[in-house]
Amino acid sequence: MPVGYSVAMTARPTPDTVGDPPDDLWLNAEEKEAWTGLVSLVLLLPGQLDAPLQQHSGLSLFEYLTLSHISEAPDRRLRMSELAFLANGSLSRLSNVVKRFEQRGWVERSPDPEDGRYTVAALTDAGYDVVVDAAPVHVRAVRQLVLDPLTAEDQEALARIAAKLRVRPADLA
Amino acid sequence: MPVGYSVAMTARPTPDTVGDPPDDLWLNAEEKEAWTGLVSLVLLLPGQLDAPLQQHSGLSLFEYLTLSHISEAPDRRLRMSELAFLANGSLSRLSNVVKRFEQRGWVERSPDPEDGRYTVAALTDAGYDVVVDAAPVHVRAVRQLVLDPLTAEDQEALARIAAKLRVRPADLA
DNA sequence: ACGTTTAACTTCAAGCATGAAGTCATGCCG
DNA sequence: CGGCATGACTTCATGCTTGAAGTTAAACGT
Repeated sequence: MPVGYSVAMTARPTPDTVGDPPDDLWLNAEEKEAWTGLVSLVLLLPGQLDAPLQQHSGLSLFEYLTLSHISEAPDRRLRMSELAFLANGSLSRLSNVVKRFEQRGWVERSPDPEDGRYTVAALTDAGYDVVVDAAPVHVRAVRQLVLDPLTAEDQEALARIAAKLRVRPADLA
Repeated sequence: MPVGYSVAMTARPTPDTVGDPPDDLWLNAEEKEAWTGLVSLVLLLPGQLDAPLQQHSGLSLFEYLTLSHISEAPDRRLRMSELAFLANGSLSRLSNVVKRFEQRGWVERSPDPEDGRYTVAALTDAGYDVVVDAAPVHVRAVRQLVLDPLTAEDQEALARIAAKLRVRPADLA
């Protein structure tokens, strides 16, 4: 068994054949850089973004997004399925979160009068106060961690890249 | 109380004052686009990247990265702290993962002979087989979900942006 | 030598996410 | 009409992550 190297996305086991054929099984240097960068974003940022909210308001990022999106909706009410889409979560995840919010008196759920299959989540005044209190903390964190380190071109590129990669789940269940 | 709108990172409550002063409390259109894009990446991609690995090998992305990084290290051994850094996880998270791997016979832990404070994780042959089996599935997913939708310029920009945003935790605990 | 500090883990309890299965309201088709 | 299919949730068991507290080894200062 050869001395250990090379399972994954690094140089290939066989070091340097002449005239590299494009190889679908491994990533080249540029691809690897993009991938490792994305991985560290995806694995490290959530915690960084959660922390300030968690400390100040006891909210996770996803919980904050949930409250925030309801607060921005007309009449501060939103169907669960629309909310799940906006907050980038599954219906199951959202349902659990909203249940906890309801127990804290921040949100109330009721069947949609126009179609009983939908559930409408409505923000209470207490819930509104929570978002208003948390918003500045959140915005500050977003600026410090994300926006400030990037140039305008970076921000534009980020939006473009995210749009290309965004794969909305076919089923939100 | 005014009709509900505007808590968070959207247009400001007061619609259009003339000659916008730069406002630190809210995000403008470009900033918001970059931010919402990043959020959906960060919230949706992990699940998308986990799925193929989970289905084929019962591994999460983080678990795969763990095994993969050990397999690429000299002699297929790595200190826990280095591994945690490479895999973008906390030492606590890694410790739990490696414990499970050890129970499955994929990894063995031992104190570093050169400095007893370190723990060295070594990949077994069985563990090596697992990575070798999972790698093609993983690479295929990375290509389909991330690399293929992006141009070379996009990939370059992504690597640059990730480097700017990467905030390695000061303490990995 | 010896206590103190630092740092690398490890452990465990609490809380959250996931995904499969169940419930229920509508729409649809015969 | 009546049953079936669809889609929007809701629930719950399982497993994982988190963070605080504990353990141990080396370095450091006296």
